Amino acid sequence: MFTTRIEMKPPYSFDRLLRRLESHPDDQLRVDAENRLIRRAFRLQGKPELVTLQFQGGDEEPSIELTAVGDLGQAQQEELVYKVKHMFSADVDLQPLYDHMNQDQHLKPLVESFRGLRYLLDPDLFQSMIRTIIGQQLNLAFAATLTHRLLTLAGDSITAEDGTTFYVFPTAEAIARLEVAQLRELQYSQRKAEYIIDFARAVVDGKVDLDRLPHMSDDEIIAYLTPLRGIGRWTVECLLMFGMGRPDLLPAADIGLRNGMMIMYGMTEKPTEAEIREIGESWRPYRSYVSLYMWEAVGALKRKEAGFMELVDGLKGK
DNA sequence: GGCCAGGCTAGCA
DNA sequence: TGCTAGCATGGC
Repeated sequence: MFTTRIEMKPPYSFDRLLRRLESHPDDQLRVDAENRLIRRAFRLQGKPELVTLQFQGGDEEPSIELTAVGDLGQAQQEELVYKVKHMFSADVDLQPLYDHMNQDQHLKPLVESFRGLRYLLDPDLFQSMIRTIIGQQLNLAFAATLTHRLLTLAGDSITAEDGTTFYVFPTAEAIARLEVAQLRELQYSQRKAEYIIDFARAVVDGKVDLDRLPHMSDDEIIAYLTPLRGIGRWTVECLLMFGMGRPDLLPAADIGLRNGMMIMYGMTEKPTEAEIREIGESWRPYRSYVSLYMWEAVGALKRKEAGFMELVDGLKGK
């Protein structure tokens, strides 16, 4: 057993994270809201390990108590701490973002509604890319279904004492070994199946080296990956945001972002890509986080969240 | 039943 | 360079 505590920069809202998970289901997580717990399997030095994360201290003094059931070696412990910090954006300082947003009448309500909301990142880049490709053009619920099926087909699993089975995301090697027909059976489209398997094979062959990405700029990464079939600008932007936590991306082609801007800017129809880029200029250098809060506006509206509904009605009047 | 989902490619002008 | 049909299925 291995236990440690991870201090997080305040504010961090566990409740906001849970609400976001309602509309963005993550099959690899098991949430116990009452006890402020998340359980998840991590692949550490290649081996699946079961981990419990307990959120403590409230929004303004947040920390995570992390417990791994198995006996972890030194390298596994370090990898786990790194991954959890990265995944929960533990070191991100939201205050400069909020100072910026509070000066903008369209953005200020988002700070009031969603204070403490952070990105929940993918723990590794390969997983992030595959999940993003799956998410292209599909509603989030169906994308989650397809991801679940891929996990059970090719992922490794570990079973907890209470009988719950946890899946870790398939390795590139495991997906590279699949045939298109196997994914077609899971209701993947022909093209999506090809994109995913081709990408995994490129990683295994070394044609794509994901370890290089942390040393590259956003634009360099976009130029490096978009030549691959099935990987367009939006997909790399999502990788940069949800896989790497890069702070200033604006996925202007994103339908959710367009919907969010329509709400917060009181528009009667969806903004065009050009309009998004123009408005997005005023969000620099925090465009990734403002985008996250725009997406959450869409989520809160769908959930008919009390408080937010009235706020949106107020925006329409302006 | 029709339209839209946190897009992308191929094919055509 | 710019535009569009087609993709697979679910949810409203």
